[in-house]
Amino acid sequence: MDNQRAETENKIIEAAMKVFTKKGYKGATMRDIAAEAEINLAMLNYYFRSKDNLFDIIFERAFKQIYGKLFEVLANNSSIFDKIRGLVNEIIEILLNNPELASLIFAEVSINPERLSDKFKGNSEVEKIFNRFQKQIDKEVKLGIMKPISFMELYMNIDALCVFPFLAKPMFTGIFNLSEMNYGGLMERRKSTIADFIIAGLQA
Amino acid sequence: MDNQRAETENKIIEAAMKVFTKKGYKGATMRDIAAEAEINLAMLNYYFRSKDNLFDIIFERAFKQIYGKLFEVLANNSSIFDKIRGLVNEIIEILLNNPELASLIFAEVSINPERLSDKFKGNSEVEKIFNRFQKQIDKEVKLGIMKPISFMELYMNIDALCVFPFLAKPMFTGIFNLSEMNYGGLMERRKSTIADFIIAGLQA
DNA sequence: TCTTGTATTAAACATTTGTTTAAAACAAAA
DNA sequence: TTTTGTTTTAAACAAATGTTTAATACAAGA
Repeated sequence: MDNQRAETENKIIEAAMKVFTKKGYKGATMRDIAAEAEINLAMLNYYFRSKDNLFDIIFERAFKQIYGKLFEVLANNSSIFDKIRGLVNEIIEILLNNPELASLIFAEVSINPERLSDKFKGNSEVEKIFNRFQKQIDKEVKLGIMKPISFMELYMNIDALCVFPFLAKPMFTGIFNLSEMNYGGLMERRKSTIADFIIAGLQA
Repeated sequence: MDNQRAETENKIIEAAMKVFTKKGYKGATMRDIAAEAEINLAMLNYYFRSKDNLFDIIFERAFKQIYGKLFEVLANNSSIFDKIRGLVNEIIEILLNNPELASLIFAEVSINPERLSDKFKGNSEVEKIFNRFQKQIDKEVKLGIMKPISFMELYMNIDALCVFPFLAKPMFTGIFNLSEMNYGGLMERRKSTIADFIIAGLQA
């Protein structure tokens, strides 16, 4: 059946996701992945041609998972402050369910930047969404509701406050000796504190 | 001379720093480092015993470079808001001079968390500094000068806003197609905007 | 100059790793 | 049952990589 094929593919994808996020691209071996998937080594190349190709697919998935929802929020019709709340909520929610996603993307992008920038270059859809948001900001600035800021910097700040704690989890749990559980709760609470914090900083 | 020995050591350290930050621990090879240092491969083991040991030394250096100055700022006698400005300034200044430092530490810590947490565990000096800062916060909260916040979350926010843009540089330059030069200028400006932003968010 | 300890080199070694191969197992169609 | 195409397996291969070795060059002290 074709069902069988899909099932094996999934097993491999899941295993690869696990191993790549844990060890990085270079650190992960095809044998690690095969073992994790409980599958013969040669099957990996049979199903996915090469390690690089397999990683590309994993990366693409992670990427879509994160950015898909974000673009939705950015594109809808609510107020800026609501969009900020929406972005913060989505980012943290996604990362709470998939804490390794951030590391996977960052570790790889810092070594191989093209892997990501290719996904944005020449994407006019994205550009349109950004411009629209910037105009929305400018309007509220003129109305005296918020301080002036570029969309880029605002987005940078949101991303920083939401994503960084996940990237830095090993650091912070080490420095402040928190347990795994506490960290989840902390991030859950931060959904609102971060949004409040940003909005407070923006209020004119 | 002993001078000669130190010189070779330095050549190796510099080369290792360069290669490790660029390719990560696993991605960097001893042959890469030897080539970068323009030195025979076997010299690396002769001088530094093993790849792992060499990395440890590089990591230790990077770590001290970042945290040394930060602890200074945290330990001095200025007001909270001044300390925040001080921290932001120091972090960004260090990373502007050494943009790869952040990636080096984060990439490695996420794969090998013990490497970092070992440096904090049982360090009562650090704990003292943290507690002192927390008390300073609590006092200002009681005086109605600032909103209540834990030192940990405040530190997390500062770190996030300062460090994240360096980690995410490949992402942001890709997404918003900025040049290398622009990015430096942006971060230079952020020294004050970040501090203002944080303080605005904290003001009661 | 001879000796002795250190620095440097080219080559080799043992493992690891991504990938391929050739044979076997399996399933479905004829 | 035989055939045909697909999936799975164990083994092998070639390249890369951390480390060691054994020989040589070098510098300083006797």
